[in-house]
Amino acid sequence: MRDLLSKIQIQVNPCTYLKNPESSDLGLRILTGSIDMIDSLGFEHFTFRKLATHIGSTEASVYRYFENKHKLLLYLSNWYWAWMEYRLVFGTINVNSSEEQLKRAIDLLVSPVEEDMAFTHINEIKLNRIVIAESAKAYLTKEVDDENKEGAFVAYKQLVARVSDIILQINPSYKYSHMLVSTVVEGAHLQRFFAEHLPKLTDVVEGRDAITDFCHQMVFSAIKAD
Amino acid sequence: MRDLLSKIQIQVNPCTYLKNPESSDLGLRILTGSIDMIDSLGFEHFTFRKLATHIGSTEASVYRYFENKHKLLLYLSNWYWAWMEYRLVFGTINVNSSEEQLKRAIDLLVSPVEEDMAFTHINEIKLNRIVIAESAKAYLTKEVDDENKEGAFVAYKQLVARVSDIILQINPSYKYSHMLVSTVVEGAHLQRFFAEHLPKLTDVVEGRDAITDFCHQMVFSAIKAD
DNA sequence: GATTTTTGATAGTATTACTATTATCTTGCC
DNA sequence: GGCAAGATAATAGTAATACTATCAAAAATC
Repeated sequence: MRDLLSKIQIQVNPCTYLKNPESSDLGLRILTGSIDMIDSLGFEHFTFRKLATHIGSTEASVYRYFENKHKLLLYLSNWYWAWMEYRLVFGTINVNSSEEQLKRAIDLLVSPVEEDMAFTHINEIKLNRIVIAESAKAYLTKEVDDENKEGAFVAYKQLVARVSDIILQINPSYKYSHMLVSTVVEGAHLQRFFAEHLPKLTDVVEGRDAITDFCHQMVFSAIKAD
Repeated sequence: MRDLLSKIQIQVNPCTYLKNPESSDLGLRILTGSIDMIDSLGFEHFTFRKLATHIGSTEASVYRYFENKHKLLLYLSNWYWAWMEYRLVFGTINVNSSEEQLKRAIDLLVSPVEEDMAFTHINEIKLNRIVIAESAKAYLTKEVDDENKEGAFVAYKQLVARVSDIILQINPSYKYSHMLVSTVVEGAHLQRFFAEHLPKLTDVVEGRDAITDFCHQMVFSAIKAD
């Protein structure tokens, strides 16, 4: 199993990079290093110069892989969503009931991430924090339409479509399946950020993970009420 | 009535500015001009130099009102949330049933904004677009904890608390009232952005406003299911 | 062993994000 | 009408950022 899985590579849309970072040692160091630094410095304070120094290379070399730091962020988000979809497929395979599939899908999408040993150059825990705190900046721009045309957000859209399909199997007449999924996914991220930095905007509850519980409840009550 | 309302001023937390922009002609031009330019250029491409040229002033003069463009964004978000709270108070006054109060609150928070003639220097329609596309960048930073301590987000927290209270009057045992409100408010913004730029992540429905409808349904089903 | 590709070293430009200084202009006040 | 205080404009300057260009060294490929 370990050997089989280690051959799986997450495919990221080429429109996000100039040269595939998975194709060389320097590329992999750029990925590992940028995840470390964006997580610790925040996207605004992260620069290619700092990254280059950190990984013992030069600014010009980093620019050969990514046009700019925004494209690098797009790459990382894309990787994350493609990884999530891969986990979703594995996590719902052989599960008969659509309700159970949806339960597992929500858990996967909103629960805290654990490290996945299959991808040594990506720290999934840090990447999850980056997605929570920075990934909205990847689409909240004036360039979003052009980048969308190039396919920069397909991984995300595909994942939302997949979960949306499960919802429609449970309740074919529910009109807002895509809205519900994207709201829950982004909402869960936001609540994790609020829980840590703006707790007045969320609810701290003892016991099992409140955010996951809230998301389950919200989704199932919404699709049943209809 | 018109005269009465025209005397009302939205109070913005002083931690966001160096000098109150409502206190001078130049300050008001900075507000009007920055709303125009952030809306049209996007926050990333907006600079104090461009703003100064646009309003016929100088960079140094703008810096006397705001420490940097990030603080200006905080000011604008703050103004928006304080304005929303003021509208919420007026919109739910003399409404007896809590259900009806909640209905009106949700409508106010998630429906498209119309211009409010009481504040001539603020274009509420543009400001709403800015809040949708840029306001998340005001808190998704490494400085959020420091700024929160200074009170940069009180207006938002207060509004969420107010709506949360209405929910608790309807169902006192609902555990996630703050989560639900902040998820719905931010979720609605996100869906408006998606509807325009990433429609695959949302659901386009004919007839009445789908996003408002979705939010109503989600909130009422969530608090009743409990 | 020659060739092609990749990387490193170095340098340079335009823009951004400020800060400082001084002159001018406005306003309130006597 | 004139004077003082404060606000604004004009100008200049610095440090950091976001790149681009060039060329040599190193590594991989054939």
